[in-house]
Amino acid sequence: MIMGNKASSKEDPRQLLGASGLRFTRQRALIMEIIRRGQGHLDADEVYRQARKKEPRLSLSTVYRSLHKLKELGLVDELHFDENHHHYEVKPASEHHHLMCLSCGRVIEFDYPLSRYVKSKVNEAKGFDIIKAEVRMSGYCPKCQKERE
Amino acid sequence: MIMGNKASSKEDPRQLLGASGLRFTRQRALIMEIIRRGQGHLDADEVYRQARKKEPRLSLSTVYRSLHKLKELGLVDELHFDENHHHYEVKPASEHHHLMCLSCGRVIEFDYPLSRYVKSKVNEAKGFDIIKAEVRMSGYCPKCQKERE
DNA sequence: CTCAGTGCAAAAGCTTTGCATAATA
DNA sequence: TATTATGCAAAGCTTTTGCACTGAG
Repeated sequence: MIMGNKASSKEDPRQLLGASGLRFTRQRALIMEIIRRGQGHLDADEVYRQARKKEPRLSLSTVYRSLHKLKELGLVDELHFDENHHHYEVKPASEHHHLMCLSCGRVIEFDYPLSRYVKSKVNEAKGFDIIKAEVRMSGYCPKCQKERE
Repeated sequence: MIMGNKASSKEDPRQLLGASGLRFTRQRALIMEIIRRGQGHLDADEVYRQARKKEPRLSLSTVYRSLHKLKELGLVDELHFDENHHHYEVKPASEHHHLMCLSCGRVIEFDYPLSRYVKSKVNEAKGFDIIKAEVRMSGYCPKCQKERE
């Protein structure tokens, strides 16, 4: 059953974990799958709650430990929103960012090589080797703007 | 002594607070002054520790409550770095962002109307009314790049 | 005088850690 | 079998809250 999904080899948790020298456990496979499905907007507790549906004995500390390992290996990104906890997503191939509507909460993700842009346009950033860029923008989406009038 | 600094009226905590309908207390004046001096890179506990030098009976809860009020009023911004707590700065007049060196820790601030840029360049953001943009980039500054070779 | 603001202590989140047990490689 | 990972429970940190008191307006 664990192997019974349709994931391609590239997305197969077992291979991702194995290639990184980590052991493949039910828990980790499950956690990674949930993060991938979560589209990048789950926090540790949400991952935990979803995972427990399939793996009721899973502990929250395992979630945190897995998250750390996966982050360390660069498979998962940790995002910092306006809150006191983190959100997680599988690392996107290209640089991508978030724009959240303050009214309906919808999150728009957009790809854009902002760091390259900043490096070329911003004097203070000249010569910097930017290896990480986290952008969080918020405002009102077109739909909610209308409703607010 | 409280009024004895050289701050212009524009920077006078009393006026900023009063204009916002908040009461002027020693504690708040002190907290705002510390945040302003902190150049935007202090967390609540650092504000607390610095403030207690002048106001030993100040409580941490007062720091948090003040921070919330000031944030609510738009006088202070809350920044989200890679950690489990927040950093604060007095709200900058123009849109500005941060670029941190992962080696020496130096933080470069740069002004740039990124939200305007994103709105014009990014399809998904079209029509969005962006009212807040928080950018955190990190990498290696020119100096540290050399040292790493 | 009134009510917003404060200090203190206790509680509430989120995250980390120690240790014995279980499971992968 | 040798480690690594897990579960549980306890602790740690940051932040929030209740309540009686203080002080600004």
